[in-house]
Amino acid sequence: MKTQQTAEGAARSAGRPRSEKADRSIIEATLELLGEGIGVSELSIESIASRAGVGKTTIYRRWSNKVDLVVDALATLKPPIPLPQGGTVRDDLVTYLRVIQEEASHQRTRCIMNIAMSDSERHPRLAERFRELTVEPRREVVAAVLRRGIETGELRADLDIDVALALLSGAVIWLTKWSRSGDSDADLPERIVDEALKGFRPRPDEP
Amino acid sequence: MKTQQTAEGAARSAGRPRSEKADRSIIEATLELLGEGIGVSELSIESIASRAGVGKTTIYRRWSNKVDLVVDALATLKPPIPLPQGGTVRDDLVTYLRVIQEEASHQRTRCIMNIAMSDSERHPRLAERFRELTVEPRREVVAAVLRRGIETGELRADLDIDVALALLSGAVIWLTKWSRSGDSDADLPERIVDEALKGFRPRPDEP
Amino acid sequence: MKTQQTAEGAARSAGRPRSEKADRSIIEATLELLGEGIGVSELSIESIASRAGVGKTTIYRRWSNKVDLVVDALATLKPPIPLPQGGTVRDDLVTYLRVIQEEASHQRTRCIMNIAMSDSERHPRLAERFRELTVEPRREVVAAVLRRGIETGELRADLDIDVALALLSGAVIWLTKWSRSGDSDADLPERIVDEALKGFRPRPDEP
Amino acid sequence: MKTQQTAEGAARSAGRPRSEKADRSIIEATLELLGEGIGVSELSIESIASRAGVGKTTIYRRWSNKVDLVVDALATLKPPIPLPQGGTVRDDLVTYLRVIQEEASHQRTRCIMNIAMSDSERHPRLAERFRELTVEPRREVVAAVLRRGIETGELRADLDIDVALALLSGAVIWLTKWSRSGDSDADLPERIVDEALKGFRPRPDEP
DNA sequence: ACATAATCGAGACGGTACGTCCCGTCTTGTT
DNA sequence: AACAAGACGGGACGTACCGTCTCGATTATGT
Repeated sequence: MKTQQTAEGAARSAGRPRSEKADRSIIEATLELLGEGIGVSELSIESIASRAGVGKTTIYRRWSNKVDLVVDALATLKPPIPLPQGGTVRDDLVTYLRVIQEEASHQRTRCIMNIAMSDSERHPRLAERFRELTVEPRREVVAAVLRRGIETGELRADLDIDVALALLSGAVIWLTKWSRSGDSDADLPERIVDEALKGFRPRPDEP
Repeated sequence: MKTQQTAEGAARSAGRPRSEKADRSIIEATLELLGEGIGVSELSIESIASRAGVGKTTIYRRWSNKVDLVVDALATLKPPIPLPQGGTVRDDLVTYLRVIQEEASHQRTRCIMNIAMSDSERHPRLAERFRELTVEPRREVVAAVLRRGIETGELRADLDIDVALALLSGAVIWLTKWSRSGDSDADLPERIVDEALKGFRPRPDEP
Repeated sequence: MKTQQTAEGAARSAGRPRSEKADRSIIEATLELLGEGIGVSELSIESIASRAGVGKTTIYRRWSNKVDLVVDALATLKPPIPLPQGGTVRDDLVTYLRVIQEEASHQRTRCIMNIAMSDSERHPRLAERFRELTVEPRREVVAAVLRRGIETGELRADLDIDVALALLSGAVIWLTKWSRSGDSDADLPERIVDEALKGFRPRPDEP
Repeated sequence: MKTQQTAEGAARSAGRPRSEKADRSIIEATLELLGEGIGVSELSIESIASRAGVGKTTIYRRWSNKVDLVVDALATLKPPIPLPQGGTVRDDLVTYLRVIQEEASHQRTRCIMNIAMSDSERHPRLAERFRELTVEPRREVVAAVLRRGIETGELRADLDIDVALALLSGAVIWLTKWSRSGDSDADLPERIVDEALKGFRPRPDEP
């Protein structure tokens, strides 16, 4: 994603090579600032340079614009294992939602989530990257759980996996963001999964 | 929300009263700019003043703060009838989701939704206002539909209304934002409602 | 000089008459501010209004611009007895220069002199007024002294009165403003008058 | 006089050095504007920046203060050789006064003279600088002429040089500013010098 | 070893927007 | 009417960053 990066395999050109230390400290400074709640718009190159102990030129030489830098910075974040599984479909889903919920309670993660959510409309590449790095891997994990559930007969054979996924993931985001009371969050994953599994309509066999 | 606004019922203060025309043109200019995809951070008071044909002072006299202005501007937006109802629970929910989906396809609405979503973490008052003006009214409408469904026996008696609501609303947002393909959006409301109503698990009576 | 003043002799028009108290307090506030060293450019109508306890409108209704007001304000200043005479020409001139010198040592007079000197190029009407009110009367006094000196034979019959006047008055201003040392100012009037009377060239009869 | 100027002999500070071209164009723009009759108070930093094709920052980086800038700008003005001499005392003085008179007829010089005269009370540093750059050098020239006159016997041995100087210089300023008629200016230098040399009193040997 | 050359930190450059102050005009209700 | 109060559109203030551009100093490589 570095727009002006020297080609990897090319013969090392003459002159002083770029400092990897600078690379790292720039990325780290960027993540720190984002993690402190500073949005992409408020994030200034000058503040990054100052925090990283680096000249502005050193940043602009590597990234032609701020969003590119943010994209690269987010890319270095390893999705911190959102995928434990192996039990019943219900247990796997609850575990998964609990991971998401737990992430959202961390300052840094929440800020970065927020950036991904918020600045994505105005910076399509950011959205694309975020989808690629975070959304898709997680979607795949849950989709696998759901597919396994269908195979084992735990779930309906004609379940619309995309929609099921949206119901689960959307609900977490929605409740995290707009829940009326912050209190009953403890068993939220269970409640969501149970409602989703059962459906809204009464079942004749469950009085 | 105007920070320096004269109390409503108080005796008219001395001097020339503030121009309501200026009020309106400032709000309108703000909404126009937001509707053109300019984010809260990029939104400059000077551009608002210029577009509204107004001095900067006239804005600062009313709002001490850009966010306050945006909050007031959003407050003037009437939620454009999100509440059709009367048929079966399924029909009402589908209609409701369709309204939301339709809104999201309009440039202006989408920009403003985006602002509400994105800048809310950094500007709590914005979030609060958005919840109050948009989220809560809609939540109430859907909650009413669900309660009626429970009464008529269309829905389970022990349905967790908050969670049900989150499942439905969250799914729409999620799919609008992260859907892999933009193509199959046409029958999205039906698919979501049906999956939610049926639940993920197979029903013995529906082979 | 009041540009929008109602004609003196005209039938008193209807409505509330202009407050003479306001007139006075505006003029007084103006002179106070000028006397405090505020120049015409720095002098703001707002500060005058505030100091006079008057609305800005009340000032603009009387004077269409700031210079007009200053002109009128200066016009109310009576030249404080610049004309003592009766003795020898030398004594009269020394007395006169001493008055000028004494004036220049007063804060308020010096500020106003300064205004007259400084802003006159940029505001011709101010210069004109100052000449009319201050320069000409004084010139006339000194000219009278000089003419009397010629008559009595104390001065040369072919003395160029304009130039003589310029030499005397100019010297005072020059020395007040640019004198290298502020110390020997006590007998300045005598020194100036004596040099001017004697001329620079040696006299055969005064060895 | 530049408030934040790097010490001359000091080691070159880090970073890009200040542009001398910017220095020059700022000074030149300032002088142009002053020469067009704009006073120090009316002179806006923004207009200087715009005319000089320079950012406001570039001005503020060099001068913390408008007056400091004007002082430096005036300092670049070389007094355009006011000192021709060699003939009789009378000829030298007439020539000198003629130079001053001629200067006063030029738009730019008159404006700048005016600034020096007018804003000097309010801006002491401006007065000081003007005295140092313009008044003193000229005073010295005339003083030299007078001293030579005393040596050659053309002038009285006990002539008060300071006062003589004030009489001559003051008279020019006075007449330039307050002369009743602008017509008879042509032989003004001669008239002033002759009156000053002869003195006001009649000489027994000149009937 | 040493010239070549790309990089480094630093900071000046022309700009844009900030939020404040005051301009001279205008619009209220009161006198 | 004239008054005080004060809002109006506008323009300049001095500051903070923007993204670009020079500087002298540093650090590799290819003779």
